[in-house]
Amino acid sequence: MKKTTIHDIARELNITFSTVAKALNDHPRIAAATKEAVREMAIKLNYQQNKLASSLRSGRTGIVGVLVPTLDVSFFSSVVHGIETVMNENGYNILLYQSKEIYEDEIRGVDTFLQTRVEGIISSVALSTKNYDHFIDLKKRKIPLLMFDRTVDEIGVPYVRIDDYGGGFMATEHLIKQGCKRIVHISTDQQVEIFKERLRGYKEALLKYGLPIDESLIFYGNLSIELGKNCIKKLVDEKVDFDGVFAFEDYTGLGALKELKDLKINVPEQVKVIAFANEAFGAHITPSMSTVDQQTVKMGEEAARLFLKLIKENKYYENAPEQIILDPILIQRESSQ
Amino acid sequence: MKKTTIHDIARELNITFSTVAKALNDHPRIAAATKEAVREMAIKLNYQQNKLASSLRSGRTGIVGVLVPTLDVSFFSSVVHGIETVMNENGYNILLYQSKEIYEDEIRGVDTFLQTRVEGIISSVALSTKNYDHFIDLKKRKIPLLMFDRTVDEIGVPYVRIDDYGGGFMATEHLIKQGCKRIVHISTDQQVEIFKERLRGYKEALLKYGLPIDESLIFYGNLSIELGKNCIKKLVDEKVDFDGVFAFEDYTGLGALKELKDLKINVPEQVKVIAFANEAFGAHITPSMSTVDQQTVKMGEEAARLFLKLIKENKYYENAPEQIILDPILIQRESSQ
DNA sequence: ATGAAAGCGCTAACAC
DNA sequence: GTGTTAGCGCTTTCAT
Repeated sequence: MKKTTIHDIARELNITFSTVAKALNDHPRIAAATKEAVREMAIKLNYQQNKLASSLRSGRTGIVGVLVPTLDVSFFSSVVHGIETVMNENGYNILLYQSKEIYEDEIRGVDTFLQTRVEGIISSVALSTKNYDHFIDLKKRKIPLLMFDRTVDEIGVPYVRIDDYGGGFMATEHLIKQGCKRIVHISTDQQVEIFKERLRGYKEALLKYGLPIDESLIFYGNLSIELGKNCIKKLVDEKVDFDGVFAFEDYTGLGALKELKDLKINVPEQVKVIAFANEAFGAHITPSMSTVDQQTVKMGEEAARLFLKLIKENKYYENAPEQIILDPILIQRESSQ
Repeated sequence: MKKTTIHDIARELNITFSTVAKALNDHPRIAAATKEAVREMAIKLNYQQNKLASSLRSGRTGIVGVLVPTLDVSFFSSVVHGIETVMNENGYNILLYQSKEIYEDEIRGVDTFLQTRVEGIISSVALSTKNYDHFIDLKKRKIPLLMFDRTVDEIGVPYVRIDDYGGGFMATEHLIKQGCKRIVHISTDQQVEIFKERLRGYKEALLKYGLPIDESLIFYGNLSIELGKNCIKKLVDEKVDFDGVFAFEDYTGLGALKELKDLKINVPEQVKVIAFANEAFGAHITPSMSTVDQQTVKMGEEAARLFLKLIKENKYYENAPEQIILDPILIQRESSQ
């Protein structure tokens, strides 16, 4: 069963294939009756336009490559959800590639997109990537590239992320306003910009409210529930005085919360806790955990919208790269009130 | 800056483009030296093969369409993660489409895939879909279709899902073994096979252990936290006696848990609760919620592997549709112990 | 071992 | 309002 082409439709109707093509594309100079007949026959013959041929000829594929570390982290899948939704509304389709946080796979993804002739790429960079030539190369080839969340200034392309500094500041300020004087910050030793920014926000908030920056209250480890637990254990073991905890992300905050509960330290009465990310579980645990929301779906939607706006103007790289910084949202729950 | 083609490489090397094409495709009858020269020149000129042209000519795109209700639910994003991982390892790329649970969008997705000439489609059907002609049509066109999780027997294609009946049985049996005699089941009125199967498992378990099937203990509503709350409210309002709750999915189970807590009914002492899906929050709430794990990433990987196996044999629809039924895993937590 | 030539299914400029 | 024609950049068969 060969697939139906415009030639098949043309033969059935005794017209030429080029008339069929124009009719299907709603060309103005084709008679209404012809269009009608062509459309009917197209349906009758189960015609489906061959986008490969159309794209090859026209130079437009209507495909955008989305390159993310993994879909198995709700942050990324939510962003991709937002991207696909907006792109789809605007007639674009998404080719998906996961880098698995591996530099070489990221390069492979970019190459695949190039070969597929995507009209642009939306990406968040892998943690292991230190060299950005594959992204800079896209810019040289004039392929629109837009980054989100894990952005890299050196690449010099438009991007969308949240204000991690502001989020860190906001979280810390919230604890201070709730009366905390000795606030612990649990961070990470991974060299990722966004986590450093949260730390910077923490420090600035302390400064602004005249509280000392006490390095013995700042911890660095690997993102995990265990990290949160261990930090609390250590603080209590060493009889360090503290009345607030700002964890750099939710799982670490959860660990802190669990350990405090195990040690019968009341939250929020004795120690107030806030984290970062607004993962699904935070609203449902006891006590519910305060956090900072990253507007993940909106980040994807905004990324798609900015991308569409810029390619429509047809001068993607001609102006200084536009950047959207989304506001983090303070989510106040039981753990900090 | 026009893109480099095999003609450009041919011109530089004073050979014909057809030799270049063969060299790049590692054709056996091309001299090693020629291949080497062609490859060098390809790199020098930043050549990237145009897959549109290649696909148009060869009839192979190397693209598989993945059609899911949404990526904003961890179940689906995990499965897609598994699918992409295995497909990528085997040289295929993923075109992504979200149906948003809307029948019309599902049809649009299938049409898009058809036009893009995907080599097959992996899909989970939208809740609002009642007519499956768009899927059956794929079969008629001999486009490989593989379904996962929300499968429909009427379509008659290979699929991967978990044993929802077994999972429902397992969950109910667990409550019975924990001493429950009057077990509520909260289900849905949506006509989805997997949910009916969980209900069937519930009933069979009751039968096996000599417990009566009491229709006043079975509820039907729309998947939501509210559904769980309302059912508990109603049971208590009407003074119905019950000591166990098996919710058909985690959010409904969470609602039940919350309402029981609000009504000061102790879990698990007075009422034991188990749900289904193993969403991330279940392990971290208080009490932690027992549930049934669906092996989401594995489901995606198995779906991809089965798909690849079947298309390799080149007789996708010639045998009775192969089916893989994964085993559900009972996750015992505080809410049912 | 390389080249010549046809054609995948469409778009788009140009004729009539 | 419809038809003719020339490709888009490849794969693939056949010839040399």
